[in-house]
Amino acid sequence: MPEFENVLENREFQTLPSVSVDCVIFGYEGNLLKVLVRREYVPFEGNILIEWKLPGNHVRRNEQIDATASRILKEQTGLENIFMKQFMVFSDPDRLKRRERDYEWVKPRLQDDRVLTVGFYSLVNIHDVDNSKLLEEAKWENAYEIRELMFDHNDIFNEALKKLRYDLLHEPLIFELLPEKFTLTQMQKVYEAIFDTTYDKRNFRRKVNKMPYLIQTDELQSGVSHKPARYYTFDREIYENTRSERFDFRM
Amino acid sequence: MPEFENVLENREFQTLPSVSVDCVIFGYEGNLLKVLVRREYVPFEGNILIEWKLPGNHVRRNEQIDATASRILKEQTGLENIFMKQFMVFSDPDRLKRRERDYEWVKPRLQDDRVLTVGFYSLVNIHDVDNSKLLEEAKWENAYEIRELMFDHNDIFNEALKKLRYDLLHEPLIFELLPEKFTLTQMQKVYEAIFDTTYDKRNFRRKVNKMPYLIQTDELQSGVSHKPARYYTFDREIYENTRSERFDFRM
DNA sequence: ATAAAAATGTGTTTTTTTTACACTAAGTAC
DNA sequence: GTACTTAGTGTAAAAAAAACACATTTTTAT
Repeated sequence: MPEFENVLENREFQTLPSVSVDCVIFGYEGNLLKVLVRREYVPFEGNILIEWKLPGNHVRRNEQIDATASRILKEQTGLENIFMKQFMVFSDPDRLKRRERDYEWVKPRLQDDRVLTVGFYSLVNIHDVDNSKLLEEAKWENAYEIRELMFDHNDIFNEALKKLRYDLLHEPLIFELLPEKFTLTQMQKVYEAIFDTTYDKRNFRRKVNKMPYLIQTDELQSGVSHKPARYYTFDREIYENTRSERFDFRM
Repeated sequence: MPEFENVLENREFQTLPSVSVDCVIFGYEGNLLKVLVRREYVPFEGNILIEWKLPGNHVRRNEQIDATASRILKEQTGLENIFMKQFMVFSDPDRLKRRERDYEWVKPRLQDDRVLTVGFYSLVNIHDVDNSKLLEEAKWENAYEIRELMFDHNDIFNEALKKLRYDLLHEPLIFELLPEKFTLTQMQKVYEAIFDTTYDKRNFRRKVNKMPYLIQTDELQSGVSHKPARYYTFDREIYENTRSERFDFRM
């Protein structure tokens, strides 16, 4: 039962009293958008209730907030150096108000001195996850069929998704979920998963071909039992230099 | 010289060590979009430098983040119950990196233990502002002719403007800057100010008339020395009920 | 060798949306 | 009653988005 750990005496592991981080870890696998949730065992009236929540933790003293988020991601998935982004800050008093009747029994624990939560989202290609490193208590859940989570974690997820979609229209985040070399069909599938829709292949290609930083390579797929697709890459340098031209890729 | 205040001993006024709020307060007046900036007196090598920045402050212990933003707005303008929205979170270490050469002399003060800034924007009809309550150090600046601000505050402003424009296309924020009853021309002027452009009157009207929650009243302007315009109102209830139909009023 | 299967890659037509454009109406001031 | 000022309205042209189908290239099975 992590999350109930006592504050360690080693100063290194002391937490900032007031700040915690919750992570919405988006995963992509099999053309589906997923989110990582984890089991929580909650003692209540002599029983142990099983609840689900977003992974989160306290910020440790002398730890950068981003480092907390990275630490959580690594604990949950084993992954490092993954794109993560702060998307919102929540005051806990507010959040408790929203659902306090449901969770009166946890209130005392939450209210002690924790007053702030920073929400992060991250983008993970589930193929990169070594499943043996995935925590026993963690589970990938289909992003559009999420069970009810503790507290206001469903709201937090929805905010994260909104922000992810916004950012995707303004920054080249899509490439965080694609391998170094990718086909346009792979790219399309990722967009479709995140926006929960489908696109016409020809119209999609017409649109993304306007991105000057999307580079066609000479390489073709191999080992596939059909016509091999061409590989493309993302050229970050071109992106940085054409930034001012302001592509808003409304999908 | 506020902002240099020592932490008061009264617990109520203690600040959270690590969190501050910066506010981009958009104002609308005379068909122009403005932003509130404030003077800052910075001691440097025995002199006092005058710099300009966005209003901001620390989050106090036991204060919700939104309350901090509201407090800043009230301090600066005297206004309460104004729409405010969180639009961004940033880590200070990151921000310092961006401009540390410019501000090496402030670094020690900033670096102590402040690690997080939350950006809010708000929308204020300047006619509602009692100018006597506006702080001496505050100034409405034309949004498209902003002077250079301290640190990365120009970047923050640009992010706020981008988010404001985006939100305006997805939510009925426009009505925050309009009186209870308004004419379509008034409405058009607000859009024009925020998007820094002009629209054709007929095309504009065709577009906004698609909003089912924009209600024509029987009332006409009076006391104007020309053909009186019709008043319209915003029906929030209709908006809530037709929300699912997803109007994206791209202007 | 040939046929079947599977996904790639490409252009045109239709529909929808956006833009451009100009005059009459209603009131006030003189 | 004439001049001034802003309100209010429709249509045509251009641009953008959406809908749509088939030939190509590779592997696999026979």
